Amino acid sequence: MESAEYISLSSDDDPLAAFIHRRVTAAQVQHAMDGINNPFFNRKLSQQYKKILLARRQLPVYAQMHEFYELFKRNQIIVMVGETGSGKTTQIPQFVCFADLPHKKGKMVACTQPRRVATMSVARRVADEMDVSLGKQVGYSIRFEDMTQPGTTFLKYMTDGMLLREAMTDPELSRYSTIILDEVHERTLATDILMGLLKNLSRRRRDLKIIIMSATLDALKFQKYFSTGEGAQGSLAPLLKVPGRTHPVEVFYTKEAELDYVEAGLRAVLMIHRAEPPGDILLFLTGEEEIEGACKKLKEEVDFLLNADPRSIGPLACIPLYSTLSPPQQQKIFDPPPPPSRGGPPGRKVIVSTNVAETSLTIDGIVYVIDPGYSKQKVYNPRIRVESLLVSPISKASAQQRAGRAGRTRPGKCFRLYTEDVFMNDLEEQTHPEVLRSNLANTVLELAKLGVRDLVRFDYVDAPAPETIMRALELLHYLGALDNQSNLTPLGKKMSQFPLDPQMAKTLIVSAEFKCSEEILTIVSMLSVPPVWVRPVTARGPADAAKARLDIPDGDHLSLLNVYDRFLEHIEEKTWAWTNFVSARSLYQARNVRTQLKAIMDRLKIPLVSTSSEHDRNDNIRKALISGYFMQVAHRDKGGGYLTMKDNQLVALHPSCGLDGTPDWVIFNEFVLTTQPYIRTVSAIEPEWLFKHAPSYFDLSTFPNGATKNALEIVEEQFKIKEEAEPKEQKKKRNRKKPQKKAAGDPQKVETQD
DNA sequence: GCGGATATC
Repeated sequence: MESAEYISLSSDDDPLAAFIHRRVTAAQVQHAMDGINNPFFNRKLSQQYKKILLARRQLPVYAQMHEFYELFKRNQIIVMVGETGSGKTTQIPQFVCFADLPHKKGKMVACTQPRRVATMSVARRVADEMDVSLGKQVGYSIRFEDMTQPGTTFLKYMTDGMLLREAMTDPELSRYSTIILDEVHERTLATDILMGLLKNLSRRRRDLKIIIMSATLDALKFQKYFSTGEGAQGSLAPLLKVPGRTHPVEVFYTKEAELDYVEAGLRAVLMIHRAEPPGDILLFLTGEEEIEGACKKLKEEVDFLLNADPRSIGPLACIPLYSTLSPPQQQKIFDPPPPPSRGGPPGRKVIVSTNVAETSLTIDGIVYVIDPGYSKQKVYNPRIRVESLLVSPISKASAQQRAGRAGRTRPGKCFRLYTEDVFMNDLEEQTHPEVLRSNLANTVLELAKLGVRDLVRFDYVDAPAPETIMRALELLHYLGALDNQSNLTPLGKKMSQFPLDPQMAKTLIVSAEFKCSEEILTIVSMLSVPPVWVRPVTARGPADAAKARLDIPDGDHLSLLNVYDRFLEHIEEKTWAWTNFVSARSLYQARNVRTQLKAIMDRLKIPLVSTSSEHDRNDNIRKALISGYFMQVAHRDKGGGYLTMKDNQLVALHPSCGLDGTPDWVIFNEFVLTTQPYIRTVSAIEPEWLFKHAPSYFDLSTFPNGATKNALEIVEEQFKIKEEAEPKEQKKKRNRKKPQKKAAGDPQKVETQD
């Protein structure tokens, strides 16, 4: 690239001079690609470009360039299906650039991806293919990293969440001439919401073209969703279908159902290792603990067999893979398989992985896939307002995706540990979209900011349960983000600026009034990153001891603040995080988030304040938390457990909780349902604070009768007496000083059915 | 006794 010489082009030399906006032909484009000069950039094309172009020509999507341009010319919205290896993600956006000529029109072409890593790597690849440097004509935009140059970048890869955020400031998405949504079959929350917005926007912006790209064959659903006219057959959005290019994978089923899928998976690994030709194995399990346990068992089994007879079996490297592993640990999946023991059978590598290996990470060299048919999936129960992770059967689409992992480099085999009958008749076609499995409080706030008036009747691809939306609206009303007409309040507008859950956003916004915005900013940042506490299977004792040293007795929120501050104190010491069993990666990430949130606070003129007394500080923090998390309070039950407010659900403190003893009243960040109902990240509170800082929620006439209500009634009585005793003058003064405080802490009520 | 995966101005 360095040796490429600059040339001066007169308009006659512009390879795209004869191109008519959105009227180009495949022949014209082919010709421009084959030229001497870069069609988009005043420079000669490099040798590397030509070499890559030869490879690009082999991609299945290339053979359909003509068909693509015909469809693109005639339609505003196109649905495209292309399996792995079709080249759609890298080629289609380039095709669009030749038609849209965004560099001449002052527009951009956007292509969204569900994941950051994929966004970066595909942008890099396409920059190479177009013979430009990344971040110039071709760039990407992900959180914390904007690799674009305004005025120069005309092809932008971005995460779906990023485009959704952009839509909040520019609902017309006016910078874009074409928007391509990729990997739509994954049905992430952001993709689903974007589909709704774009469908709507397509009616207002007739010049905006939209391409929906999906890997699986559920295209008809999207064709129907984006159909023009009123549901007549002829009005379906047109479909472009591109074949994939992978190697064949032979699929095997069990004859009978397996009782223990972990055990069956391990047997399958050993069976392959003994009987099948060389090639790596990928075994899908559901979680960290299961995976570590399986790896341990597998090693023991192989060691046992090798001890008995070293010639009976080759060495087997067992590598665990899940997202919370550090990058160097994840790198191990790319190590070569172990060499054969002296004169014995060849060695083999087996990767035991969660779903990361199904979508996010591709591992070359896998020849055998073992699919027990399960994964952990998020489930939301709006009735009890709990998101939980449940081991559930995967969908057919998922099973096919898993099988495909065996055929990336050569023909492979997939062993499904369930019967063909189960596959055909029991498995769902597609995994349920995230929008049906999530708490939508955040999404509803975003939609309100986007100007969607009727959230229940929003045109979802799949509409969530009305109760889920009601729960979200209820929370937002209580928080004061929405008024009685479900309009965004000024507070709600501020909240929507933060990339945070509504409770957290509210806490952060009001924290300045509690003189602890410095601290809440840190706590909120820590709650926005993966867990900081590291607890390796081999060092649980030392890890727990280290955590105990960092814990603050009053609550886990304060402990998070403490860890962050101690980390910054020792940031020069490279081993501090390691010796204290905390994740440096999470802490750096928290620092990043903190910087970003601080910038938003500055913009909203929310001051960063603190107080010098540690006692006051710890109280202030927990009072501020109540103004956001008043619905997440629990009271200690006679049996030793806790009962949640209003719902009266029996929960236990999560084992990771660092509270000193079992305080009567606690506030918690999350309710999780794993082996039993737990509350996690818990702090002790004084019950009078509830009446003081969330008075409208703690209107006891709305509480169901029971032990919790009785306990609250006693507290309320004492609170009233105390309030009465406070001199009237002083009270007035306080109210006058902070008039906004009441508005923030005393939200609107909403009609709900409990 | 203890976390699937992903994302965010």
